[in-house]
This record gives sequence, C-alpha cells and structure tokens, in this order.
Amino acid sequence: MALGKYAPEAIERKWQKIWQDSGCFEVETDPSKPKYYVLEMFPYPSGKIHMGHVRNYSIGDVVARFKAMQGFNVLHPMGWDAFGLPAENAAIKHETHPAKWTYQNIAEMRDQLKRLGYSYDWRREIATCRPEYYKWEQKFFLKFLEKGLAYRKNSPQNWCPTCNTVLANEQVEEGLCWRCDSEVEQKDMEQWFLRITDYADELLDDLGILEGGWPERVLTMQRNWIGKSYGAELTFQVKDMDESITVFTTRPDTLFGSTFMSVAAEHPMVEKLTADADNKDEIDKFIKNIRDMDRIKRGADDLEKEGIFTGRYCVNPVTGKDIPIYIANFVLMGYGTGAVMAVPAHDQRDFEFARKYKLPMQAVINPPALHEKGETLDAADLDAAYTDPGYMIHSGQFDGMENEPAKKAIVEHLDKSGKGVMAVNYRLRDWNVSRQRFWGAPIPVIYCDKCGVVPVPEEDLPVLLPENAQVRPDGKSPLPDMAEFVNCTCPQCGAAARRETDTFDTFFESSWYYMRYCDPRNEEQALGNQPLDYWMNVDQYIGGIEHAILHLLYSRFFTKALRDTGFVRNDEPFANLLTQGMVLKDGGKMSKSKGNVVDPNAMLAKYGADATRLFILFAAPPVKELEWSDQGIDGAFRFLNRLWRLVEDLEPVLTPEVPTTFTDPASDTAKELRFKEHDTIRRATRDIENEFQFNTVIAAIMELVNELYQVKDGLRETEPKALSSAIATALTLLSPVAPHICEELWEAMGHADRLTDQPWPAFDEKALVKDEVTLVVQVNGKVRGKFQAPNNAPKDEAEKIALSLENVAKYTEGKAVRKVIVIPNRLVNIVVG
RNA sequence: GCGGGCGUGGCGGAAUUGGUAAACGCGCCAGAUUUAGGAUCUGGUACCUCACGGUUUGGGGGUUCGAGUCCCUCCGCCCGCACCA
Repeated sequence: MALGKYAPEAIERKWQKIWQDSGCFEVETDPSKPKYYVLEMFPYPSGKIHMGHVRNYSIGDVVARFKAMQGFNVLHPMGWDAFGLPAENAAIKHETHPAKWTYQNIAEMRDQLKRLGYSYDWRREIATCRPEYYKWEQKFFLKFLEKGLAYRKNSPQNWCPTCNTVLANEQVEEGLCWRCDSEVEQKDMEQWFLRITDYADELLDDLGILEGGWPERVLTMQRNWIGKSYGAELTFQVKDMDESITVFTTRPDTLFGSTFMSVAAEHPMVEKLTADADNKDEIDKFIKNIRDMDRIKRGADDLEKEGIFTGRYCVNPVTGKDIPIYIANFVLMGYGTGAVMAVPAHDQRDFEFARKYKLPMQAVINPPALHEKGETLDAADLDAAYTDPGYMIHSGQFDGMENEPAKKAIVEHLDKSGKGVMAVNYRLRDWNVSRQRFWGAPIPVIYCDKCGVVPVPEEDLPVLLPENAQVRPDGKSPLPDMAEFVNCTCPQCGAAARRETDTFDTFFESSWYYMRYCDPRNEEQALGNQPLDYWMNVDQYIGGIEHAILHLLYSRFFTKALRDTGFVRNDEPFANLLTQGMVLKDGGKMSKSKGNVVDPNAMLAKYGADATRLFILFAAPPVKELEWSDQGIDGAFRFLNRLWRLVEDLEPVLTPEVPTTFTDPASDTAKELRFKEHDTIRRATRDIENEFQFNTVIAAIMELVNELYQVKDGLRETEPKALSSAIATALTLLSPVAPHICEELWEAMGHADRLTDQPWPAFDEKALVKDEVTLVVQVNGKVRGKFQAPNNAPKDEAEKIALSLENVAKYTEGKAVRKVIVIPNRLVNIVVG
C-alpha cells in the first residue's frame, strides 16, 4: 500500500474511530492488575477549549498512554465542571438558559477533545450539573450536618457586588474577587459553613505525606494559608467594668512589657468600651473611617498606623498596672481574637504606634550581648523593636530566664488564676459554601417557622434545580422568586415552609469528582467501596498552579471529611501533582483583549492533532511556561512529515518488526544504528519517568530519525531488518505523543495489530556497550585532543596514549607532569606545572 | 520584610548530577535539486580572531586535577505570603 502525502485529518479520524469502536481505553476495576490513575483537572465548559487545556490534556495523555504501555490498568477519565456563574451571564446575554448553554458547550468541547485523540474512557464522563451527580453531594451535606461538620452562622462575609454572591476567604485575592476582579465588600449574612478548621492540623500534617509528590511551592502555599502559630490566649480585666478582653499572642514572654492594648475597629467590645467616652463622636468617626476603607488600602503595607484612645483601661495581669485600650487600624478582626497586647519594646508595629502616640515602653527581653556584660536594655535607647531572643528582665520572678522557656512558665503562672492558656491559632477560616447564585446545586435544607432549620430527608433527594427557570437581567438568582421551588412543607411538622434558595459554591462539585470517576454510574451509592478502594488515590494529577490553595485544599479536606462520614477510606486524594506552566504568546498571557489567542481548532485544521500535541510537548518541559511559536509548530509538522517520508521511502524493504528485534549487526553502520535504537529507548524511558521531560524524549526520537536518514541508503539492501527494528522503536516511543501518525506508519510497516496495544520497549544493556570509545585529553583542564580507545581500556594504557598525542605533547613539552587523572571511558587530564 | 524558584547562543531549550557546555528544534547562511518559487536533501551556525589560538553558562570570590553543576557573596527577574499579633 502506498502512503502518499501525509494528510493528518484523514488518518486522525480513521484511528479515532478504530480506538473508539474497539473500546481500548475503557477500563474496569480489576484487582489482579496494577492500576494507575492519571487525571487532569476537568474544564469549565466555557465554550471552546484553549491552548492551556491542550497542554494540560496532552501531558496527561502521554502519561496515560505510557503507563498503559507499561502494563498498568490505566484510569483516564474526563468530565465537566459544569455549574458556575458564566453560564448565567451567557444566558442573560444570549437570552437562553444556563443549562442549554452549558450542554451545548460540553458537546462542542467534547468533540474538540475527541479530535485531539486523547485516550479517555468516555463512558465515565460526568457533568456536575446533572442531578445524578449533585444529588450525592446533597447527601454528603446532610451527613456533614449530622456530624456537625456543616453549620450555619451569621457573620461578616466577603460580598462580590458584581457576582451578587458571597465568596470564601480563599476566593478573595488581594481584596478582589478571584473571578471578576471586583472589589469585595463586607456584608453581615447568615450562611452555611463547612468546618474545614476542624481539619487544620491534619491538613497541615499530611502535607508531609505529599512531600516529594507535590511541588514544594504548592506545599508552602498551603502551609502559609493554614497559618498555624503557637502562642497563648491571655485575658485582661477591663478596669471599672465587668468585662475582660482576651488576646492571642505568640510572645507571652513579653507580657511584662505590655504597656497598652490595641483592638480592631470591628471588635465586639468596642461599643461598650466607648459608650461613655467624652469624645464618642470622634471615636465613631475614626471607626467609620476604618470600616469604610477598602480592603486593598487597609491592607497596604505603607498604611500609616493610626489609633484612638477608647477612654478605658485594662489591667496587665502580671504587672497589675492599668494600660490604655486603643482602637488601631492595623489590628484585624479576622485573625486571632481581634485584640492585641501591645509590647512596643519588642514588636515593631507596637513600637511605631507607641512612638506616635507617646505611649510608655518597657524592655523585658535583654539581648545576650548586654546580658553577658551584666547590663540591661533600656527601651529609651531603642530605635527599633528588639525582637530577637534574650534573657528576661523587669519580669518579676521570671528574671534571668531565657525568653523561650519563659513563654510557657508565664502562661502556666497565669493559668492558676484562669487568665492564660497555651493556644494554637490558625489563619484558616471555615469554608462558606453558600452562594446566592442560581446555576449551582441546591443546598438541601428547609426553613420552618416552627421547627427552624430542617434538613431535607434523604429519600427526598435530589432537590432538583428547576432547569426551566428564567434568568433575571439584573444578574440575581431567580430561585427566591420561584414559588414552586421555594414553597414546600416542613418534613417534621408538615406546616408550610420555605426552601433554601442558596446553592453550593461550585468548588463543592470539584472537591470529589475524581472519586466519582471511579464509579460514575452507581445509582445506589455515591462511591462504591470496591472501585474506590482499587482506583484511589489519583496517582498523577495534572493542572494549573492557580488551584494551589482553592481546589486542592478543598479536595484534601473533602477526602478527609468523606472518610470520617464513612464514604471513603483514603486520607489524601492526589499522590503526585504536576502543575503545568502557562501557555504564552508574545511573552504574555493569551487574551481576547490582546488579540493574541491561538485557537486549537485552527491548529487542528492546519496541522492536525499530532503536530499540535508534538509541538506543545516539545517546546518546553511541562512545569515551565511555554511560549507559543508559529514557526515552532511548523517545525513539529515538518518532523512528522520527515518521519512519514522515511517510512514511505523504505516501505518496500520494511518488515513488521517490533522494537529491538534486530540483534545481529553485520556492519559497523548497523551496529551503530542498533546502539542508537537502544540508547533512544534508554533516554526516552528515563526522561518520562524523571519529571515527565517530554521535550527531551522527543529530541532523542528526532536524533534516531536523523540517524535513520543517514544510514537508510547504506542498509536498505544489506540489513533492512536493522531499519525496520529502529523504525518500530521510533514509532513506539513517539506513539504516546503523536498516536495517530504512529499507528498509521505502524500499519504501513505491515503490522496487523495496533501500536496502541504494544508494550513500551525495553533496551538491552549489552547493546549499549561500545567496542571503542572516545576519550578526551585535557592538559591542565583544557581540551587538547581526543583519541579512540577500546572500551574499558586500562588506566595506564589510556594515560600512555594520551601523553603520546602530538597536540598534547606540545603543551607538556619541557614541563613536569605532576599528576594524571584518568576517568575510564571519559577523559584523561594531565596536570603539568 | 519572610518563603520558594530562576538567570546558559539571535530564540525555545539540552547537559547521563563534578568529567568534551550549547543536544534537539526554530531562525539564519551555503550547496544540491527545481524553469522559478515553495517543498525536500546535505552541510554550516556561541563569541573574538585571516589564522595559531583565546574567551564564554548574570557579576565577583572559593573548593577541586577539573565547576553550568558544590560553597560564599553581590546583582537582576519571576511566584507565593505579608501590619498574622
């Protein structure tokens, strides 16, 4: 059969159909086989896939195909993160319905993914907006409720005025909405929360399990986000009032130096403290000023520290002194208790504040240098707070102690009178999962005037989202206005009641989808034990760094919460994580406004799936950013054509060899080709296994093809089997990257079976042993010559040859040879002086 | 400020972990083929130098027979966190 011109579209269609009809990517739970679960972050069905998706999914597909060739039972699923606000906005704009828009996009994007030839088990596809999916998370929620992991509370929340909904802390970036960049406001609201803080310690500790499997920076980001700090909670009595204020401090050792207190403007005690103040108006104005300031300005590092005296004092529990209580703009209600014991001598912020408002300072930690000289630190001499370790001074019975053990000693002392206790504080807050949005999974609770909050009984699930709802032009959720949705009867007393109209944060869906893939069509259970026990954890997860906190933290929490509610048995969802770099164009992110978007469809039409995949995997290692280059993809396409023509040219002499079947070279040329064949397998295997360095895998295959071009005419008549074997190897190694063309050329070699079903080849160490090797000769570390020597030639022999080289003699002449270093099969370094 | 990463040709990027720096590709140059262009094949291409040779992995220093790789220091860029008490 003649190959003719390389026409990617036709052969790609052909093989995609063959793969689909044969079901070769469909996998079953089979405990007799070793499993490998590779997963890429599923997309939001926004319309079309973009180059970032192509990169993400091409990386995953090579991993999946490679592992399958290595004999693993590979689970490689795909689905749709299908709930979310863009569907509502699109529905308003196009006067359609979010569901219709979403399902259309899914159809379009599924078609694109199929045209890229990815090896998904499409039978396992899930869309999170389907009741068959979200009914299970409604069930999870009921269980969480039962276990006390879900609760409702009224508190100030992040409100995005553009999205018309609250946001979790993780979803606010520098005061802006993560999705639309609007400025986030604070709003008191009654909301549903999940107790992720109950898992703060486990989420932190288990990062240790992920060490080595996850990028260090993601682990660091999660550690920072959880923000565990050790310290103490100390209680200060308010003077002349039957009230006390508790502070969190990491420096209880400095308590004797606390000369005033600072509280947040939002602190619940502020109103009481200032009620009788003479300058009440002034104080209120100050508070209002702070509260009205937007989060960015308030969080800015150059914000001038300001405060105002409340008119009240509290009592330092160890010195017994009255210390003034200030309201300060730099104290945050969201961290610790919203109140800080100020120690100006040993905290830089308090130092600046004290200088500004002429508040007293007392040094209580003596620097070791002074301690040794027998002197003590005077706060008046400081031009900045002293924050390093030292020895206790002006601290009563604790004087002379090192400050570190004094922390505990002071708290224990206070504990006797109930005024202090060791405490751990976290930055992490509970996860607000209520969203005032329509296109999401309904939260399954009912509000009854008599019974209060009543969970929807399990047998009434799912609470269906009415898909016929008409979206409102103002962008607000239509659910609260839909009587047929809202009105219901109380499951407890039967009286008329109202349904919750908030829906789940869409991160709820993505927190467990990877588990549902293991058992996607189970109608009896959310997650069947047998498939889950077999497939979980995900062996390799691949996605963008933007979810370093958000999705990856929520998913880790969900795994643990579902474990504790009896749904699953594993502790961590993702054993290994690869965060791929961004795809850039002209040095920047692709965006419609810049007009530098590369459309995958255009690439498919012009070059085909194989060239697109090849380029994107070749241009940079997966973790680095990738600069899109039109010439680059041209080059990838050129290489595939070159491979194609190689097989076309040799077709008459090719036999259906599998890799490495050529074992008995007669000529030096064939011998060298055989060496290259085996060396390419070695390099390709090593580079895939080591950090998925596909770029160098491809480079190695290119070298093999280049060598084939060099030797093909010399071997085609004499040792064509050497060519067939090497070509079989090139095709097999390249097949995970460019599967269609490799299948086609494999077939052209005369193979009756499919390349996709071939094993990953193994190399023979013996084929890598050369009879002769090139040694480099250096004189004083500079290369002065090279020579051929038998493999593993003895050191003294190599030395003798090296010294005898003409060019080497030139540099050693008249000089004493001090030392000769011989590294067998590599180099000889002659040291002269 | 704290934490993490990075710095190699005109460009994207290699370098078996201390042993010939610049593999592979893009771009560029030359030759072959072609009526021509394109495509293809072959060769060349770090820099300086006519050459011999010299220089080069952000700068400087160190360890070593030998450093892109290890150590110190400085500079620059990127990312994350940041009045976190």
